[in-house]
Amino acid sequence: MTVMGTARPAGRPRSERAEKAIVDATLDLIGEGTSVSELSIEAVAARAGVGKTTIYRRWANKEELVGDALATLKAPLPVVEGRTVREDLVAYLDVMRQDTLTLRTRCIMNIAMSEPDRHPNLYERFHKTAIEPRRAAMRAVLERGVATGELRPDLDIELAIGMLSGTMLWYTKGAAHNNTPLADDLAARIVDEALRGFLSR
Amino acid sequence: MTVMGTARPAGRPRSERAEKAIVDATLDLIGEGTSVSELSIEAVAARAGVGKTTIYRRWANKEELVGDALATLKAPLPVVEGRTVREDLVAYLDVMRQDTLTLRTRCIMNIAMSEPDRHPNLYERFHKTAIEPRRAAMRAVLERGVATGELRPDLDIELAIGMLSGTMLWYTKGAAHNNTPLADDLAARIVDEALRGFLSR
DNA sequence: TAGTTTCGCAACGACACCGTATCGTATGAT
DNA sequence: ATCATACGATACGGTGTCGTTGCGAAACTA
Repeated sequence: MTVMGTARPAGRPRSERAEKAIVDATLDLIGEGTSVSELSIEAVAARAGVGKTTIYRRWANKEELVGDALATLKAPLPVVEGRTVREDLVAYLDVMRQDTLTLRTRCIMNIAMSEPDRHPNLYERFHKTAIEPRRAAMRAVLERGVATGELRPDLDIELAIGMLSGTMLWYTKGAAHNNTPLADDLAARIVDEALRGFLSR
Repeated sequence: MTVMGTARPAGRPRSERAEKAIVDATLDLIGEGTSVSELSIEAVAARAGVGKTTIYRRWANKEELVGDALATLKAPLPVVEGRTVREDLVAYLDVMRQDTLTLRTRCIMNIAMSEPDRHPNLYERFHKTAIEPRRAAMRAVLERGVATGELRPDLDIELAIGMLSGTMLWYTKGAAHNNTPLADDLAARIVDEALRGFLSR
């Protein structure tokens, strides 16, 4: 009998250090451009300074490891509620822009873009936790704009989401190619250009 | 001495059949989702019904093979010159949409999107032959629109290109995920939505 | 016919991973 | 002290791909 209801299993407990090292190594490798298909357990173990056994003991397969690793990258998803729709949209799009600057969130992009049907479970899981919330947030802002009359009542909201996100995605891809970072005011310029079509006037 | 100035080298000539089979097999495999990194010469040879030797004799490495294979996919790039800018833009965007329906051109998308910095030469080559012409065509249409007064004189043309292409790209990606084909009128809807911001009045 | 080159095929040694097993050691509870 | 488990390290047999080589047959020139 143990004191706590959660009975600690006998024997040496699993190392938190090792677990974190494994997850970090996984994210590092993916962030460096290794695709999920190419990612090898051996490489993760070597990078993490860990025996392969320690990895196999915790994760049944590669997908679960990557899935858990990505889950640790919780999207902060800023809750902006500015005065105007324009401000909010710029804020969200600018998060998208800044994400491309950090290594960790670039991991997400790599996976999200490259292997949709190869690892469907993985993609599904990632989509639910990363894509959908952001999409919902943007949808809410647009719907609020329609409600307040700031935006056209007949605005195709899903299309609007696609236009804003897609444009930033386009620039993100272009920036990844020719190493020029995205302009600071890019989000504002996209939104402004788009709003001339979205605004009710 | 031979009769012709182009001296045919002695010995058995290289098989056109084999060459075509190799290129086709390469495109097939890539089209089925095999990334360039994963693409193995062995698999290409097997698929093509050809010995590995025959491949190594013609191409020094994988990148050149893939590069030549992609080069055979010459983008038709329809030369539309409709009456209105809207018609032309819809036409170009609709080509983009239809491309996602065919296997072969989906090869291009896969490569273009997934491995920009892993195979820089390959990406560069593809970008020049496939992306830039289309971008230039769309730029020409937009500039013509500005010249005729159909579009705002202060229109940011590069941004406009990004908005139109990016939006279609966004839908393309979404469609690749949940197998729903893109709506027939998608191109028109994107252009119409965008033009409300682009049109001078 | 003789000479040359390519053909498809099979085999080679080398390397990278796979997933598992077996070490001796370390870390905890009882 | 004893027991149970996890640790890192190493090695195993198996598979897949690499790029190369040797082979006999085929294709074409001179």
